Order: sequence, then structure tokens, then C-alpha cells
Amino acid sequence: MEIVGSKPRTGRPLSFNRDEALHQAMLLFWQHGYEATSLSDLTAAMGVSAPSIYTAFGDKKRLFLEAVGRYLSGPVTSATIIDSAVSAREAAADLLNTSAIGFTGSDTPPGCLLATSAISCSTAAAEVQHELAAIRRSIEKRLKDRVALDIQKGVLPGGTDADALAGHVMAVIQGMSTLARDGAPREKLLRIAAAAMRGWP
Amino acid sequence: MEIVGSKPRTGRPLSFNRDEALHQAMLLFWQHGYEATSLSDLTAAMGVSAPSIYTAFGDKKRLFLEAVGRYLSGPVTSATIIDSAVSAREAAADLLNTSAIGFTGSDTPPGCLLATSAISCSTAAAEVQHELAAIRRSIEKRLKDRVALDIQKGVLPGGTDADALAGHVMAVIQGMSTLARDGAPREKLLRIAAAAMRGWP
DNA sequence: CGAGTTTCCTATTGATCGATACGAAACTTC
DNA sequence: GAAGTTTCGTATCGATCAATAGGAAACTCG
Repeated sequence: MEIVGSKPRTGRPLSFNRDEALHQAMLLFWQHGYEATSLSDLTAAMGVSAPSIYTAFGDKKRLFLEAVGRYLSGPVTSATIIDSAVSAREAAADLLNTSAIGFTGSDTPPGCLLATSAISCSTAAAEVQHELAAIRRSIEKRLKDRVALDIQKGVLPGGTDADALAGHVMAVIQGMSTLARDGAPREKLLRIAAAAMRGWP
Repeated sequence: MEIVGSKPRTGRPLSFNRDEALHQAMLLFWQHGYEATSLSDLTAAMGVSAPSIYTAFGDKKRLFLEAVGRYLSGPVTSATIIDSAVSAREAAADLLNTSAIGFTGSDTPPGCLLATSAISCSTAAAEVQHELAAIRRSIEKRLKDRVALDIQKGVLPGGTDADALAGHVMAVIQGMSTLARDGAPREKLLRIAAAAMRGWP
């Protein structure tokens, strides 16, 4: 049952780099969102014909979800940021600053794929929409739990509203994504991140 | 050249209430966004056939922009909130609280039409996207100018970053829209609004 | 009533959507 | 080199997209 890492030893070899094609698909979904990215857009950007996309990735939804997985697969993720921070406050500040920088990269579309690619869509895409919402909620919950931990440890005051603090940070991150899309420069987002942290207890 | 208020005196009368039909279109665009709302969705919700929609509103883009105009046409708008506030701080708090309530209305879709209906779309919808971005920026600028006024009046400290304060408020509002879409209740958004105001100078 | 005007409904347009059928091509194994 | 396996490119599927053609229907005015 050795499946992981096993490669087909017979048959015609793939004519394209699967990782590179997935990267191009991710950039396209990042730029235009899930539904507004058509298969003809994808075939052009990936350099792969439609039938080859379907054999390699399944259907459009699976390709998108795999692209989301790649988006979240870097060495620095929300989870690692929260878990490695020495305090909830540092976790929040680090999340905000990392987002501000990540949303204004020169080699990537502005904003956040999680925050923009399936905000409003048809009922046919509801499953994708809920998938992204679940990811967003899991990040918020992780941050909220980190805040609660600092409250329990006495680092933060007893009456602190962990839910509102985490929700506020998440809201600012989502909003910075839209501001980045509207053309806000990195430096402005960083100042907004600083403003958001000013009310931290 | 009396045009305003003039009504056609001849011909077959309209068989539908134009305002009510536009309201239904607005709700649909609010729910699913500009591109994901199809003409067949609109004909069903508005109770108006496609040709009648085109003669009454032009094309889909014009119908959407008119729906946006209706969305912004209430007695209480961002502009009136900012202009009628006695301070920049009150303007910000009022904007945040009004948004929290407006994004969780029982008779309307969750979130904000301005923040959700054209965040990521195809290149064909770029014009609509830019139109909404311009409206968002105009609101932010108005708030920023109100903050600058309070700085000039000495109500706010001299070194206050008006751009970052206004940007922060706008970011939180956009983010609250996404949180509302993800199911956050009104009470939570109001606590987030309070958390956002805690860092106000 | 008849002429003029406007909106109505039915049916359909060409384009594009996501997805696939099918046979040729390219590889490994025997 | 033949058999087996996998991917390739071409051509296309039915469904749906936004938008419209064309004639009947409903009104006002004379």
C-alpha cells in the first residue's frame, strides 16, 4: 500500500510542471476570484489544455481548493505566527503586519486570496464559499484562544473580551485586503495595523 | 425643457412598480454580488421579463449602478453621519455602530453591498469594480478630512495620523461585512466596533 | 372609432460557461 | 518491436450567459 510518493512508471509523461501550473492557477484565482476565473483563463495562464487540467486536478472546484492549499502552505502561516508568538498581543501585531506585507507583494495580486476570492458568489459556489469561511473562522478561533490563554495567565486583564479582540484583528485584516485591492500602499497598511494595535489592552 | 417629473402620457403603462423592482434587484446584488447575479435571477426576483428590464433600466451594469444608488440613498448615509457628528471620534464610532447594525438587518442580506458585490471579478466588470472603489475612497476621504479638522481645532493631538485613523475605521467596516457574511451576530459586531474605538486618541 | 405611442410576452441570438469524447502520441515493460 | 498504460490535442457537448427581434397588447389623444 505504498502510495505516497509513488509515481506512475508507465504511460506518457506529464508535459507540464504540475507545481508551476498550480501556482499560475493560484495567482489567477487570487486576482479574479473563484467564479470569475474561467477555464479558458486557466488554460491560457497555466499553459495546459482543459482535458489535461481535468485529469491532473479534477474539476474547477478541486483545482481552486488545491490552489487555496498552496496559498496556505508557506513556511509562515497564521497558525505558526500565533503559536510562536510570546504573547497574544505579539500574535495580533505580527498577524497584522505580516498581512499588510503579504497583501502588497510585488509578485502577487493585491489583497488576500482567502478574503477576496469567494466573498459573494452564486448559490452554485456556496460550498467553496463555506470552505473559505471555515478557514477564516479557524484562524480567528486560534487567535481568540491565544488571547484567552493570556487572560488566564494574567498577562491580559481579567475582563478582557477575547472574542471582540480577535474579531477586531480579523476584521482589520479583511479590510486591509480590500484597501490593498483599492490601491493602498504597503506603508499605509502598516500604519493602519499600528492604529489597530493602539487599543490593545 | 421640463424633464424632471415628466411622465409619458401616452402608450401602454408600466405593469410593474419600478421602485419595488429596483429594490428586489438591489437585494439580489447585495446577496450574490454583481457578476454572480444573472439576468434570469433578476427576472425571477423582480417579476419582470428581460426585455422590460432592459427598456426600464438599460443594461445589467446600469441596473446595478442604480441599485447601488438606491443602497446609498437612505436618510442616514456615511456622509450625513460624518457631517453631523460633533467630533471625528463620534463620527468614527457612529459609522462603526451604524455599519454593525446595517450589516445584520433581518430584512436584508448580511454584510455591505459596497464591500461585497464587486471585490473580485472578471476584467469585463472592472468598470463596476472601480466605481465601487471610488465610492469607498470618497467615504474614507470624508472621514479623514473630519479627523484632520479635529486635529486643526486642537480636539485631537497634533501628531495624530489622520490617514491611518480613517483607514483603520474603513478597514474594520469592510471586515465587519465579511464577518457578518460568515454569520457573526450583530452583538459581536458591536463589540468589535467598540474594540476598534478603544485605540482612538 | 382610428392613429399614435409605449410596453408587453415569446422566442431566440451569438458567445461563453464548465466539462468531456475520442483517437493519436509518448512513454515503460516485456 | 509488440503490448500495455497514460497523457496529449482537437473538437465538441448541453447549459447558461447577457442581450435583442418582432409582433401583439394596452394605453392616450383626436
